[in-house]
Amino acid sequence: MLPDLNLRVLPRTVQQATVDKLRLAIFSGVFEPGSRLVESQLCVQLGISRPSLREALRSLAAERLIDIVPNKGPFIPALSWEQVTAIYEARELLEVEAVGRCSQTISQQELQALEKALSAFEAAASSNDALARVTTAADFYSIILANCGNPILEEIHRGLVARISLFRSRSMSLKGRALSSLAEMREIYNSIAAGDEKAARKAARKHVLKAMAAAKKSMECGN
Amino acid sequence: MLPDLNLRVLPRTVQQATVDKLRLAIFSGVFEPGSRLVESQLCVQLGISRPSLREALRSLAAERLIDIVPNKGPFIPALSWEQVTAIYEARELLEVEAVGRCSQTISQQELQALEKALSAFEAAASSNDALARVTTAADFYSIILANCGNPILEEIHRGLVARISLFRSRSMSLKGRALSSLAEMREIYNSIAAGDEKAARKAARKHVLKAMAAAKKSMECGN
DNA sequence: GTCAACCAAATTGTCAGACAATCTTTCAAT
DNA sequence: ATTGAAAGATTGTCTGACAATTTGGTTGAC
Repeated sequence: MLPDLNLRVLPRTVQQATVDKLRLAIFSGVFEPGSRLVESQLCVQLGISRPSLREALRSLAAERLIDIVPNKGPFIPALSWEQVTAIYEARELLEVEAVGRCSQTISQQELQALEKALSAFEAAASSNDALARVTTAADFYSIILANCGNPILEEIHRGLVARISLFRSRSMSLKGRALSSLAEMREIYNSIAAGDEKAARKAARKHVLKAMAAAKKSMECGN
Repeated sequence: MLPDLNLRVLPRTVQQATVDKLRLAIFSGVFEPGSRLVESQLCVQLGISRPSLREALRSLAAERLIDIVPNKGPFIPALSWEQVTAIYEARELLEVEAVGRCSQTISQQELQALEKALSAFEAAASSNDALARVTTAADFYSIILANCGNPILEEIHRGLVARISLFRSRSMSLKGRALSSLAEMREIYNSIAAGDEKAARKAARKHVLKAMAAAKKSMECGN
């Protein structure tokens, strides 16, 4: 009998779990941009000790998900529009490249997974679940980046998208943006499925630029 | 009288100083790739406490300059050639874009600084100082990346170059590579000075590809 | 009433020490 | 030689402490 079979390869430490929790909290907008994170409060809320928390915070700071100012402590960065633009531009550069490569190298099996992810986003786009829209869209990109043949591009892209997650969820809530996004993603998918690299790159570029425009719009209105 | 005027904006903490020290040590090849870093030893060597050290290590791990395996601890990653290739490819993508942008936006003053950096590398290329070659070359790129109009590209590029610093210094010690590199960099500089974006991108791509080839060569020989 | 200086509370930076969990190595037994 | 177990080393985590710095409010002078 195997009462407690555990195939977990890497044991999860408290600090890792904390990083994941905090990252998710930041994604979800639990913390107001610009607001300070008080160590002692977080310790209690997370049920961990201050050293463990501080280690987790250093990780997040290195990921640029939080800023730490000496003697003032960590806080959620309030990105300026210029910074957001710079991130979107970098994302464009990476994503266009990844989509282009992906169109040439993706396997049939992964292509089916991509189609499935597109369907999932389609369902979410029609719903009112803002979180589902963002996560299903993220799954779609994730498959593309995982099949571009370069794990570094994937890694960097994930980091960039993480930093603008709030803008993405806000802009995705913009009226009509989800459906527009769906059309653009379908275009990307079709180009990849057809193995048309040039069209795929073009579609990817268009998609990011439109996403950036939507983010700008949502930023001007909401704030 | 102002006996102790201090214009330092951000106070340096032990943690920050430790990250910088360790980063530099990793750059310099003080630690063998694949070797483990023992916390208690580093504490003594650096003269700091274990919590402070661990915070610094978490930062470095997030930068991917070290790996931390749960219950085994931190160690210097031994990059495979595939990983190095992936990093060089990502570097190519970013650097070509940055050089292209830079050629269109750089100011006269910064252009002079770039020329000066090129001269510095020229001097280093003829010398036997391997470290000087790497640092002066890094200064050259640094100016380009700082003037590409997108701080995110700069940030990502710095991170990538840091991860392959050992390969760069090794390949830069290859016979003839420094002079070849100088020629390529001069071509980049001339294209930027001429404001010729297309030529600048082409030269930048060529340079990275040659650097990658040199890195591969040095990897096969030396190891 | 406004502004400055100053004091007190809150928060961070850093350290020391401790202990359990886990990994590594050594050594003995089969 | 392979296996197994015990001993040592190392990491993961917590508690507690204290100095340095920031923050906020109070007091006092003008």
